Amino acid sequence: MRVTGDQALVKKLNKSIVLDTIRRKGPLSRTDVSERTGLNKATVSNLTFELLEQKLVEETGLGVSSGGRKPLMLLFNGGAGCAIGIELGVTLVKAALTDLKGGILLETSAPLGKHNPDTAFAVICEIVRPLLEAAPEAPHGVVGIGIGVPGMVDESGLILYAPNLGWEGVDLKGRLESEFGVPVVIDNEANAGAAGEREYGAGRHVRHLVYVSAGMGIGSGMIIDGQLYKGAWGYAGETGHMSIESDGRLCSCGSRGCWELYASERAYAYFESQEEEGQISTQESGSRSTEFDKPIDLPSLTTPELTEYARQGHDNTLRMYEEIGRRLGIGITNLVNGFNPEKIVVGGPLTEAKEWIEPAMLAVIAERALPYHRRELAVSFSELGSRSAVLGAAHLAVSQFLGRVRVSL
Amino acid sequence: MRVTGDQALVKKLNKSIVLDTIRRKGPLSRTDVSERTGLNKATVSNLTFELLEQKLVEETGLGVSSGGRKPLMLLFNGGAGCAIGIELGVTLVKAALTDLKGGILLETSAPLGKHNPDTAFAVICEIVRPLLEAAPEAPHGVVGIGIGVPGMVDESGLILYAPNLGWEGVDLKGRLESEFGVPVVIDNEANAGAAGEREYGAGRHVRHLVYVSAGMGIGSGMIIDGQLYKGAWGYAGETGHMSIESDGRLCSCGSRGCWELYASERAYAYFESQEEEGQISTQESGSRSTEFDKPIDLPSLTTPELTEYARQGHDNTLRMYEEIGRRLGIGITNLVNGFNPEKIVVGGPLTEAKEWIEPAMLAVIAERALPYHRRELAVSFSELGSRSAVLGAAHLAVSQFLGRVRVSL
DNA sequence: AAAACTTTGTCTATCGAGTAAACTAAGTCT
DNA sequence: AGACTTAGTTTACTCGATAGACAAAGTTTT
Repeated sequence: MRVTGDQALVKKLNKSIVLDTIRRKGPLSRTDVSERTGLNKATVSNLTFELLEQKLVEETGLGVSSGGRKPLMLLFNGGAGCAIGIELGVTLVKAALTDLKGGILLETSAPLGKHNPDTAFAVICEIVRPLLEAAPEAPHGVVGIGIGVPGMVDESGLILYAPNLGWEGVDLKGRLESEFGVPVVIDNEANAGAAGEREYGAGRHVRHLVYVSAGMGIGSGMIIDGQLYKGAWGYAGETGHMSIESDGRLCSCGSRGCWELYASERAYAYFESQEEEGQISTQESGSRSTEFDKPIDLPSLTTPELTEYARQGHDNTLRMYEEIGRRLGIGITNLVNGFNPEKIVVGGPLTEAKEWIEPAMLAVIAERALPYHRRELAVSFSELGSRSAVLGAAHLAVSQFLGRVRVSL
Repeated sequence: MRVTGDQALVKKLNKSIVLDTIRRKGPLSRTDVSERTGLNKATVSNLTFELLEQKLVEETGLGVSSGGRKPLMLLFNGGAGCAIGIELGVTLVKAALTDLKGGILLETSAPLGKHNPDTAFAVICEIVRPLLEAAPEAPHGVVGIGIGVPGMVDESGLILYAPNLGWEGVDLKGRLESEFGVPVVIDNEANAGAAGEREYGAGRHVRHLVYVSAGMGIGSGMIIDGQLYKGAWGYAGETGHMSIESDGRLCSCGSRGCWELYASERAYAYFESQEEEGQISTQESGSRSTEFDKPIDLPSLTTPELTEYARQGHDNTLRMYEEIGRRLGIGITNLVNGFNPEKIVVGGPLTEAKEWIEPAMLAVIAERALPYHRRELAVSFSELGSRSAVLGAAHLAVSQFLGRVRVSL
């Protein structure tokens, strides 16, 4: 049964429009809101009254006159509630308590030793509890918990498969909800990051955004028309397993030449060892690859150490990051041509090496993306750094709390 | 200024829901519609009354009783108007006159000799005029013209770039509108094909669909949540230029290893000549490609002839189609992993060779797509054959005429 | 065949949303 | 001080959806 229209829907829609307008463009007077939204002044007044009652909006005093009565300015009240955002990493759990505007009130993290669901759940609880207790008194209290996980999440919120944790079919959302008694939103780490950058970071005011999260693998969060695109069953965005080398190296996923083998931290091992196990041997002559077919001696296999070497001008490391940048650019080009986003935001742990990756990446995109696609395309790195996913997860909870109605004609 | 809610919107929304329900599930009684949509019986009656007045719906007589009064069945009246769908090909212009249900009333085509916009426009006019004249008397007459073109179309309907026609910045939509005085909808050929298959073909009732059109190139039409996804500026779907071979053959687009070089009719020339001009030579040893690095003797370079050879069991041709199938599968896998569609529909001229392409294609997808993505994925070939784009274009016109309002919560 | 029941579809009274326009409030400008 | 401007509220009204009563037209039971 589809969503049908009635007066309640109209009100919900308009109220959400008013709140959203104030939230994004505030401070605004009632008249401003009326003009911006096209709603009648009376309607705005009525809805504003309710929003004031709900403490979601506050009057911050008189504004400057433009030749008549001074306007009463309205502002979104970020303090009306709090949200908790969590990023479940493979080795680290990060969390933050935020207000409804994404302002961080408190931040914590804890290492994740064992990967089994029970241990992880315990660690998460231990980290979340103090945040809940630290939450200030607010009209709406803690409105929800958002969590980004390194794996695929289905529509119901079940973690279907998280290879790096070795999880399959874990109902983390349900367990958290019954533990803490607040609504929990769960999503892929890349989707959370995309939401974060779109709301508070490099993607503000962008309608069509692709966030590429590069770390131990690559995942993408795609925002289409301001909304996370999840695909038919919620698994969209597994772009790390886009093959950019049809007969390339064998990936753990069973496919070959997956993007993340060349453009994520997984590439380190590849440069180092360059075992040929996975490669298909050629029946015929003529090679045409620029891949590093001989091992490169890398002084380390972790990003923090490698960036240190890069900073010191270590030649092989620099060459490697250049190649990673090139491969990142190739995959991003594929996304750009297929999706035609307004903006690409690159985030994740690998962006620590931004400095050495960026030039080749941008050059490849400039060279290879289709002219019209790249003409108005913006490519940038994460603005929230390692906080993208945590803030995005918190925002997912806020967003669910505030509710949103959208109409397209 | 955003779409706000008022009673008119509510009515529009509900009316469109009622019409859509009858169109898709009819014949239905008013009570059926009420139950299916959740709308009140009175509301359905009122809206139905208007739809009857507009001749968009008709009462087809009494249905069977289920223990009480016999229901008056309602049916969408496909005859209330006509639409014209056009596919502008590189060598051929196809067109059809359809009713509002996509039923073909008349079909024509004409060869396209010269490619310049004026000639093409003249040919289109010549082909459309008789269709317009043949249109039967109907309450709404010819409600619109839809046209699918082999190139990129921006939001305003301008053909930005059509490489195979050599066009840049052609306002075909505007010219057709002033010539015929009816609304014109223009879109990419792949988008039109996607709309056709989704509405009348292999993608009925599918919400997330990717249509892959393989001919002289590859283009994709992506339907997300029942709606064509056009990206930020309307250029989404240029998946033919997704690189599946990072350092592969140089493409006319400036990139390398583009999918369509390996999996469309453009691949024929490649197998034949295999000039190395475009290839990057390797600095180092070790090749790892299964590509056909030596030329294959092909007896022809056109699909109709090659399929004939294939039918006769011509070895090289069969090997080539198998390789094309494999490469198609690789690209489709990339789309599946990234998009998580419910269904992939493959269409376009190349599907004439379906028989020899399909096995390898399906095998590759089964082998390489991520397990959860492929589990509920359906892959099939076009049901409308060479009519996908024409019918889809006509449907775009119908769809614009009927209007549609969508609400998401 | 009559009575009781069922199902379909319409009618009626009501609610509650947004709107325009009048109005009040509170400024600015000359 | 008076005219003008702008902000925000009040009032009267319109319109669409709804629940529930009702009418219409069947079927089933007695």
